[in-house]
Amino acid sequence: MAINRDAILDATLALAEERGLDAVSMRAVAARLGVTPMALYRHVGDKQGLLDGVVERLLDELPSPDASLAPDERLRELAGALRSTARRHPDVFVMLLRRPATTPASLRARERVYAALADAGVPEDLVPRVERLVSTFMLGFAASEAGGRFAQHSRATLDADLAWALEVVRGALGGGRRSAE
Amino acid sequence: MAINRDAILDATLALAEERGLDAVSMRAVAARLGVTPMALYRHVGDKQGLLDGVVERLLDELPSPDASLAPDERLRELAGALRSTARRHPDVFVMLLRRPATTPASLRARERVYAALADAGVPEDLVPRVERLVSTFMLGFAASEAGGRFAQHSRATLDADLAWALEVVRGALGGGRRSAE
DNA sequence: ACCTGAACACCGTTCAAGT
DNA sequence: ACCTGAACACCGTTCAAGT
Repeated sequence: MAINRDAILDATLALAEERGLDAVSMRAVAARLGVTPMALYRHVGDKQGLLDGVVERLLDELPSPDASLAPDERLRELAGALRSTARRHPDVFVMLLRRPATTPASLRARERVYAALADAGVPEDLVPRVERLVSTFMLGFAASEAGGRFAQHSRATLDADLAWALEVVRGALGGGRRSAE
Repeated sequence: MAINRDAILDATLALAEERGLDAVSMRAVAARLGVTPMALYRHVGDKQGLLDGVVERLLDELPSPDASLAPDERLRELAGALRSTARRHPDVFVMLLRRPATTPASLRARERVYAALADAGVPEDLVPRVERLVSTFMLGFAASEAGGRFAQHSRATLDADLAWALEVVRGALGGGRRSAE
């Protein structure tokens, strides 16, 4: 059987999407690939390594918004992508909150936010802090929505929540801009 | 052996604190109580029920800030309590994002935030929305900090992040107040 | 280099039985 | 009402062996 790390991560994501993260076992992933469980270990280390790889995949599937769009528009696109990723993989998604934001895919995603914030006029020395707070909020929001914490609220309510949050941030940043005029 | 739901949840939390959530199994909890695994089922339903009970416990251990304190102070106290709870139970904590915020303990915690926001002058019809956004941010922040997402940042940096976030919220809300003056 | 077979020490849960 | 014993269908992982 021809297997490699990429094929293993593909199979894992497909399995998680079809039957949930609880159904993801070394044995089930191996069976899906027509291989014995032990064949996976060479490629992903162990089960934790498999899950780390899957989380990294999720981050790498986030879009790279067109640089010609307005900064607000780019942030909204990233936020929307995060929400739909969370909905597709609710259990994998929360793992994002459980590992250092220093992996390659994590850095790539962060750079996009940095660029949008800088273009929006956030002073250079504040960009990392604002990124941490905005990303933390969005991860919490997307995880909550996909995880069912907001189950009793309509999609419209949550969309309005998010729009309000963007206004608050814009207000805080716009304030910084105005002070430079 | 005399066992009941409370004793089971106590044993589970102690086990999670000592050896991590991965060490929490029906069998391990039962062994700690000197009982067979099957004895637990009558009291907690199944493993999911056990975990639900533990999450509820965490929420119920949050403090009830003194109503005589300034609203800001009360929110800071709740935020601090959330952070230390997350640090003590990082894996249990993320489960908060995975279940509806409609359990009794969840409602009790929410009422405290409602009261603080109302006392801070947030218009009544905005209180639920602001609570959702503030709580979502705090859950995401505490989970990230405890889960290691901010591993490369110092405690001082994170404290400053949080203080900045509070300023942003105060700015947005203070704005609402000022417009009524 | 890469995959397999057999084995070890675990899981959650059901079901019938005991007291 | 509450706990037990035995059993079923699973886990992750190691290790020696095969090609």
